[in-house]
Amino acid sequence: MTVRTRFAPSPTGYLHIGGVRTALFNWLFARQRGGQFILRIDDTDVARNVDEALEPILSGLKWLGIDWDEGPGVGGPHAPYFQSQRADRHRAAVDTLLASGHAYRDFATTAELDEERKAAQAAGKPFLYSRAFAAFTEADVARFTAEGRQSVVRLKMPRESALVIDDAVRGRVEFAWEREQDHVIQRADGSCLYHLASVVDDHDLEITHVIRAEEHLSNTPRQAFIALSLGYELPAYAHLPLVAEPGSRTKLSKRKLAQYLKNPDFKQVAEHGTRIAERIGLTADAETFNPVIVDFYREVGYLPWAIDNYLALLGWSYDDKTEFFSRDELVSHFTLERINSSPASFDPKKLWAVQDHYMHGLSVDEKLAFMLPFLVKAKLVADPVPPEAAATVRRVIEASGDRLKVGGDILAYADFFLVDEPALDDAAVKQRLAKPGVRDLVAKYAAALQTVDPFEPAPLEESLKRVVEEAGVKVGDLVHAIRVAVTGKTVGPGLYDCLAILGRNRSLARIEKALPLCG
RNA sequence: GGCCCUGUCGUCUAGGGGCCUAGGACACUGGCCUUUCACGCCGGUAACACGGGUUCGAAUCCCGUCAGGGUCACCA
Repeated sequence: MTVRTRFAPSPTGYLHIGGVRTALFNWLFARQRGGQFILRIDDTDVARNVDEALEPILSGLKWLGIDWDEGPGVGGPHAPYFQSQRADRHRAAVDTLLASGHAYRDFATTAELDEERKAAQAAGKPFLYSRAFAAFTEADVARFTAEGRQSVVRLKMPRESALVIDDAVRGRVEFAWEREQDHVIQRADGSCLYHLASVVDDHDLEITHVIRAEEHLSNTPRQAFIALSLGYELPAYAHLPLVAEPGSRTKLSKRKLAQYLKNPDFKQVAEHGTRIAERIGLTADAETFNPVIVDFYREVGYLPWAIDNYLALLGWSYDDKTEFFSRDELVSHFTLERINSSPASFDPKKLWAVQDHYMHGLSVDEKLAFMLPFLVKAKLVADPVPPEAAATVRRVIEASGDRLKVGGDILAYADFFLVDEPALDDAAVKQRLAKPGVRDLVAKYAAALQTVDPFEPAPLEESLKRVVEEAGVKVGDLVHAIRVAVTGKTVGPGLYDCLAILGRNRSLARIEKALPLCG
């Protein structure tokens, strides 16, 4: 049997980090088993702007390398892959259920239902609909209709015995049927509800394994009932542990951003990203740009595989040591059996560390290709990129080493090479330049710089050390001052690299300009 | 509240009766390296929720308690 899994997002306008984890696990399992991964859009009820709301989801998945065998953009033998376009299949299923007595038309009003619910609550009993307004015969229908009532279709759930499922993650789970409500599957206007649609679509698309988040575990009985009543074979279920808030076990949600920002790690990652976004002219609205949403990472310059690798470890592990996997390794190692069953909280710092690891592995040329677009977006280099600019950036990347953690970091490390007059950080000036004796020292090194040849790191270091020695001060005293004079900041690549990249003339010009600020 | 799920360092996890004085990673932290920052290297702090069983032996099995979470829509 060919394994077929699916990810069925609804077009909400953004791709949630928890959703990606679910998509990834479905994808990994399908790939591992040589099966198919299907993308279906559950757009029931979201009528407007589907295209617009879908785009971030599709592009996000593509960016992460989660490719689908059937679905939007690629089509497939079971088209359409939009739930809203399969409404006739859903209605047909409802009719079948009605005909077989597994569902009934219900004419109760909301008020009447509420009353029953309240009564049950008052009596301290779990609510179970009395079916007082259920129409089981044509006569019932005629009578209720005559009263001016409208009907919905409800499931006629069993009221004895139990459903047992063998969940791939949780093992045996049992649900007493009598605890299940007679859920509505079709509205008065004839449109169908999610659970019905989902079960019918999964069957039509020949989905063999339903891998989804734990929040759906309690929905399983009603879905199983629909499937069984329709004569379908039940898919295998795997309910993944929830992706929880940082440092908590509560489900991660986009809505509670303000709260997450109180977490120092989360805040740090969010602010770092926002800084980059601002420089590339992105409107960093927290609603659409934050560490819970995948686009955040793409814009800031994370590597897609770093996200995948990190997310794979959220609820799954291979052994007691291995943390980094190539794409092929992950695919071949992935099994449902090794999925954990307890919630896993999202740790942006750990993601950061994984990102650091993969960035580390990139060659200078790969980094250059990856980072140049950020400089273009920030208008620090022209488009198309002039060869000299690319050469400069290449040297900056080389000199920056492991300091560049995400693509957008190039902005902070390359800007002072690319602008004519870098802004001088006030605090840096105060700390490193405005001290007594600095001016004299800096002037001496400037003089030495006139004759350093070649103007490369090693000779530059030699001459600086000579100046320092003659003056009888510490190396740091001069280095820090020159760094601020030349770059405007206290942090950056090695100073001698900075000077060499800048060249003699620009270095001297900047030092001269900074001289009046020295103490 | 009913039903269901879950409980190992702050976090992700390994472990599934003796290999556990509980291992790895992130974070934190001490030190080294060093012109800043980062990297790297060496070290440290830190966990089996609790209580009963079963057993020669329990983090591992059973029961209970407690705690956390999910879900209970004419949302998906």
